[in-house]
Amino acid sequence: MATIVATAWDLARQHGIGGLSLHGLAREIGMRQPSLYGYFESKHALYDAMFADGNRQLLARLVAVRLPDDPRAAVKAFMDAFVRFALEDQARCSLLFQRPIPGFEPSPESYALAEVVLERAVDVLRAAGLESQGDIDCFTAMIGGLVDAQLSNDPGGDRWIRHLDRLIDMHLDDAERRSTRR
Amino acid sequence: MATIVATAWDLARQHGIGGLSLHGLAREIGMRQPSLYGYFESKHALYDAMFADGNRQLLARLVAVRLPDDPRAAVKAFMDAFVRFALEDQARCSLLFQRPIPGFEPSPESYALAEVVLERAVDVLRAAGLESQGDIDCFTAMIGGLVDAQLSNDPGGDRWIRHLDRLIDMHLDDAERRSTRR
DNA sequence: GTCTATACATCGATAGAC
DNA sequence: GTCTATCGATGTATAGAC
Repeated sequence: MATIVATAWDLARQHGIGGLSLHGLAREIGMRQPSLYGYFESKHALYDAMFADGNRQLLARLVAVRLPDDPRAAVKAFMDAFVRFALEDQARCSLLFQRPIPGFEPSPESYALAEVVLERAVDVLRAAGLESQGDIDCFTAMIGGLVDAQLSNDPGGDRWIRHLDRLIDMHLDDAERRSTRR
Repeated sequence: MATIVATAWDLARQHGIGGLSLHGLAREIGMRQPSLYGYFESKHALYDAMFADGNRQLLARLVAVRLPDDPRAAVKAFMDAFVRFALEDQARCSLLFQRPIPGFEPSPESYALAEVVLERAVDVLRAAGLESQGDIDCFTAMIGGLVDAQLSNDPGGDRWIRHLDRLIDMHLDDAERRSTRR
């Protein structure tokens, strides 16, 4: 079961998350394709298991980060871990953070894991002075844009992602300025 | 020919850019599927025609923008037009600004249109003080992230995109500060 | 649990008549 | 140019034997 999901990630890395096929997956494991239905009642159920698994991987990575006491340094450490995780695996990144499979929506149980991740991020951001929903939306959009540009245009490189700390400072400074102005 | 491409956009809007099929397209036009090969030698050639068409639409929109003399106001006007165009049509947006079709790369002739668009944007940004490649990369990543978050999480709304002007100011202020510091 | 066999659908592409 | 007919591949899913 865990082997199946791990092998599915392997294939998704090779052929893209949308190019994953049950025939290919079964072949890779040494099974016949119908046998997979003993583990997952549909292909979407497999995607759901992968979605949950990916979020568990991410969560494990994030809780392992030692957060500095300084809130701004904590944001940088947290986001560095997040971005590193996102850049590692384009297929995993798209399944977790986009809707690449038409018709697939994660189940409530799996989505709950994604919400835990988001809550942790919001905690760290709030502690650093990003308080309003608008501030947080701007910040998450920037992180997403940076990761997306990096993966799309320079996978494996650092042309975009090297500006991560600079942009974090820019956002936090801006939020500070806006709050003291009131 | 123009009708075919226009109809293809219609279908892409309905079923996603990846869900576009030649059978469905021919049916919609009132043709049989093999007849399309009289116009396009392959499905990729159709995507290429759509890519070129979309960039021509965008270019037409951008040259119609009256740019204020103030460089910062010009950036805002230009980006407002760009973002408005991007948000209008998710399928068009993904074909023009991402790689949603495995194996499809625009032809050099079509890609040249995309480069014209990019050059215009860079001109406007440079005039407003974004000079280094890093400044411009940060800016484009932010715009992309904003559009992406808007389309993915709140299509038709303005939760993310309403911060466009604020983020433009933030970036331009930051670049100004960095350049005067030297 | 895993297998064989198969149903059923969709797809892009080609051959060849008109 | 457009058609009919068809190929060949790929895909998910199910039935039923072992």
